[in-house]
Order: sequence, then structure tokens, then C-alpha cells
Amino acid sequence: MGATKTDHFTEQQNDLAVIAKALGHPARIAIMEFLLKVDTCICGDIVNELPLAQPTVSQHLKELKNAGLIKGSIEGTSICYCINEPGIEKIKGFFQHITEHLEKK
Amino acid sequence: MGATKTDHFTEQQNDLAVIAKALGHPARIAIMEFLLKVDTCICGDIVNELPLAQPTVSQHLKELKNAGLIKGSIEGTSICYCINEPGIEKIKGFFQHITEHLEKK
DNA sequence: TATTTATATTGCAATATTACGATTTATATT
DNA sequence: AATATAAATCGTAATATTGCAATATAAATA
Repeated sequence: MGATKTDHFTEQQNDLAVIAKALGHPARIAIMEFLLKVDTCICGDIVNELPLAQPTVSQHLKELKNAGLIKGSIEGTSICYCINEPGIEKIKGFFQHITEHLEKK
Repeated sequence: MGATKTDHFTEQQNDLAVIAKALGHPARIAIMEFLLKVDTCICGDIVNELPLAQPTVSQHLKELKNAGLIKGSIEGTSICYCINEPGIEKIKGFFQHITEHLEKK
């Protein structure tokens, strides 16, 4: 196989998994950290920062955007990327829920 | 390829990615939620709960354990699994760092 | 309109993941 | 000792991911 049985799980479970999966690669963690530092930047800045080729960075950005963790806005010939707070809040809520529940014991 | 360039990133970035990746599958999100609900359980309980075969569940548990998100202790012929709080705190810290940083603007 | 600049897409090879049947390991119980 | 129970491991097929060269797209500028 190799295909995840997504239809056997709830929408929320699948949604959280997509977000977590998007962060499940060191390059994408590095992109998030870089975006946090510079606030906003274009794809080329990340290509200069990371040891990866432009198509690879573009692909990682696409996955982060698809998960709702970043957003991009067109600025002339380039695209300005920045962190999308609602996406962060969604996964953060999952962990807060866990720790709150654990503390009640 | 298909192989992640782990050696080009920091240990912390790789560590966070491993934790996030472990949660990047709906079955493993479901296992975490189930563990939170029942506090502690054995592999067989999860097999009864999820639409997955025993070897598959065992594999998912291994990955969660490897990431430090759960821990297991031997209880006679079975193994008692529960959430490992320090693992949760590590990834939770990452998101708190992000939101704290974003609020300062 | 030709060129430059910035990013996305395509296609492909190497590797990783997912899932499960069959088997193995390890501890209890009879 | 034989059997039952619980979980891990092995082997394997199907599918997904990673990374990049080559190419395409799209907007600004000369």
C-alpha cells in the first residue's frame, strides 16, 4: 500500500495531520523559523538561506501554504510570504488541549 | 532521491521535524486523542478502536514512541502506553514561541 | 516587443511510508 | 511442558515524498 486511509478518520484528525505533516520536514521548520525572523520575505530569500534548489523550496512553500501555515501575496513579479496565524493557532490548540487535560490528573 | 537532507539542518530543527512528522498521520492523531481519553491502554485496545490491523498499529506506536510523544511500560504479557508529557512540551514550545513573537508586532 | 526577474510546474530517479499477512518473541496460565 | 495471549518484527506490494534539472509562466523594465 502506501496510501493513508484518510476516510476512516474525522475531518479534524485529517486536518491536524496535514498541518503536522507539513512541519514534518527540517527544511519546512527552517522556513517557518526564517519567516518568523524576517517577518516577510520572497521565495528567493529562502533559496539563498537554505541548501536547497529553487524548485525544492517552491515545493516546500506550496505544502506549508496548503496546510494553512503560511500565506503569500503577489508583489509585482515576486510573492511575499509570511506566517498565517490561524493555522498556527489550530495546531497549537491541539497541544494545549493535551497539556490542559494532563494537568487535571 | 526521497531522502531528506537532515545533515544540512540543526539538531533542533530535525528533532522538531521528527515530532511533527510523527503526528503527520490521522491514525497517530487518533491514537494520541484516544490515549488522552483513556489515560493509559494497551496496543490491543487501539486495534479495537481503529480500522487498522495489529501490525500497523504497532508500527504507528513505534513511531510515536521514537518521537518521544508516548511511552510504554511492560505489564505482564502486555505493554501499557501513555502520553509522554516532555515530548508534548517540546513541540508546544515551538508554537508558543511563534505566537509570542507574532504578538510583538 | 524583447529581455530580465521571480516563481511555479513537469518529469524523473531515489528513497520513504503505509498497510497487512505471516511469523516470531515473550510472558502467563493450564 | 504445552497452550494461550499480547505485541513486535519480517517481507512485500502499493503509494508518497524528496530533490533537482529543464522548462513554463507571469509581471516588470528597457
